Amino acid sequence: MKIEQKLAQAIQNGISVLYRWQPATEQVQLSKTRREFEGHLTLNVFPFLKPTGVRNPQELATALGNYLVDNEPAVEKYNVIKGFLNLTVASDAWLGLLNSVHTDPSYGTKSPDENSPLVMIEYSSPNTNKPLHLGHIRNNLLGYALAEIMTANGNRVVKTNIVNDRGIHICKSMLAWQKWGNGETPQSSGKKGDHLVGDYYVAFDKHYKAEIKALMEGGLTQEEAEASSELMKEARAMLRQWEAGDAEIRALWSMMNAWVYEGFDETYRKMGVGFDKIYYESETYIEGKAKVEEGLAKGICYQKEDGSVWADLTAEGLDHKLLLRSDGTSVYMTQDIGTAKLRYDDFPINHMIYVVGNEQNYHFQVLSILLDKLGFAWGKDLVHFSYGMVELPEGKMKSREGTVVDADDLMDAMIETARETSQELGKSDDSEETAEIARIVGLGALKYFILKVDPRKNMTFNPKESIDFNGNTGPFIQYTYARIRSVLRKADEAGLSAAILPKDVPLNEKEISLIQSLASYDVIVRQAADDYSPAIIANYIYELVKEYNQFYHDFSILREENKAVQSFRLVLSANVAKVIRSGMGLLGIEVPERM
RNA sequence: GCCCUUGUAGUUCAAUGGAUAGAACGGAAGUUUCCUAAACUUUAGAUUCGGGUUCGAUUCCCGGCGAGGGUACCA
Repeated sequence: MKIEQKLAQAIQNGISVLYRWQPATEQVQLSKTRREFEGHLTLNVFPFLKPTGVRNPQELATALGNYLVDNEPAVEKYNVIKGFLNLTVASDAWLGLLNSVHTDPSYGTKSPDENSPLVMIEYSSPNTNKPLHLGHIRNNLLGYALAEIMTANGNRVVKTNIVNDRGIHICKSMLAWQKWGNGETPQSSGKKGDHLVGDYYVAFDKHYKAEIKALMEGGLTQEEAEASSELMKEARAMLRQWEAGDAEIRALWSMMNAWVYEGFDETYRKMGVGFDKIYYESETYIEGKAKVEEGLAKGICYQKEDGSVWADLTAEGLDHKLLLRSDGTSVYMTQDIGTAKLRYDDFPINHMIYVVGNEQNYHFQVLSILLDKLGFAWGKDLVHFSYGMVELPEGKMKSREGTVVDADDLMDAMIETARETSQELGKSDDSEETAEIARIVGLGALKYFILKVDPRKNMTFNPKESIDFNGNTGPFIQYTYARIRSVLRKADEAGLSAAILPKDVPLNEKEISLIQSLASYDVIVRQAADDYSPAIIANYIYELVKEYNQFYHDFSILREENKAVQSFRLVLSANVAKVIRSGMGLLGIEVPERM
């Protein structure tokens, strides 16, 4: 049993014996004692004052402290400051705690089995008309980390992606390529497929803007100009041809999308994310239409005179929501309903999590209600993992204004910076290992930078100030890991074991504090899942590492003469490394053996 | 207009209603005959404003101000 639990029980008993009233488990607030006070665990006794009728918190804390010292062997001594009871826990209790961490190779994580709940996580969800950018990076990293965290908590996870591969925006790229492409391909130009297609999307916009400007100079209002744009008319015509299944247009569509997918795959591979099942909107939107028709028949939706189909959500405090346009074509919501149906057919889903930006909060509120009405068991409880936007110092990224931060460029730049940093420190050579370390460290810096922030909050990224490699960063953590591994290698060479934990070792406060931190990893992993927050793990690992670095600086391991202390420190270090590796793994961040 | 989110050092981020609001970067000053100095130590510096609830509020409630997002035929 963990020390906290044991103490909490003893505290409950103590209060009950002393005051004939027993607090509930959740009323026992035990926390790590702050650095400036003596002790390891602190109990806040304020909540007990009213129920016990004791006026003076110090009096209650002192009485309870005495009781614990007399009745709970793990409590060595105590002190009271204001309403806080600081408890000092005996060394052998700490050693026992470290041993329970040490003897569990997969400490902190649970393995799912065939009876575990099935959780589907949708993330990434790109459009096929442009390459992935910084916003997608946050989405991908959060989605992947969340999948790892859910798995570590004993869920069966299916990672999924819905690719928006059809629609007017795709037609814009296709039209531009047809008009101005001269048959350019990724092979002929050497461009990555998604970037090539993205360039034509930008080209469309450029020509379109020029056309509008010319029309407005000719005396039209902006609205009139947009309505009479030939380019836009052609794009719309292309979309109709696509929907009608025109062979030539479909072939062009397939070809260009294939280029994009090849590019995406490369980006995903570099980022280290992946999917178990990919859905395409071109395959799901038809299902959505069918489902809406079904809803129409059941009276869940209604049709207006112009033929458009709506859902009345005023009873839920929302508005009326469009589900099919007057021309019968589907909208975003329709497609998401269709995708939900296919997924439900494919998997026995218990929980569905959508990793989508917070600008779509309203959409998912509506989707949840609609899916529920349409009879999806998990519709009501679907989770919209709503994360904040990544903003640049000058505001939101706008792809049309060229202020996007490209995902491939950013990853490459990070890896390059890692290589340069390593060179400046005189650590790099031309070996493959050096290149691999640069990759791990560069991506680690990027991933940690994004994941350490509370996902719900908007965050700022300044491309001019490159991401740090010192301080609260991925490389800081990776470096500590590499240093521990180096010590363990040397210990191994010297014939020292990091496997056996000795008994009766005197412990210093830094060591106790480290054990205490290690022991809370399993709680952190659970909390990260409950709160849907990889940031909780990131911040935990950082604190652990900071503490370890202080220990490493203040005490010797290999040079320690007391053999029992030396073995203990090796075991402690090995377990810190184990937890770093595990925690970083949950964030999708690799750790190097040396750097 | 209406709805949602948000406001913490110069900057980027922390803080289950609990002790003197923590870090990092940047600023100032230090630590290497010693297991990897991508480290460690010291130092200056912050809760948008006004009320309320509470023994106790960055946290919960009300109001003002600021920022972002959404708002029925874009996704």
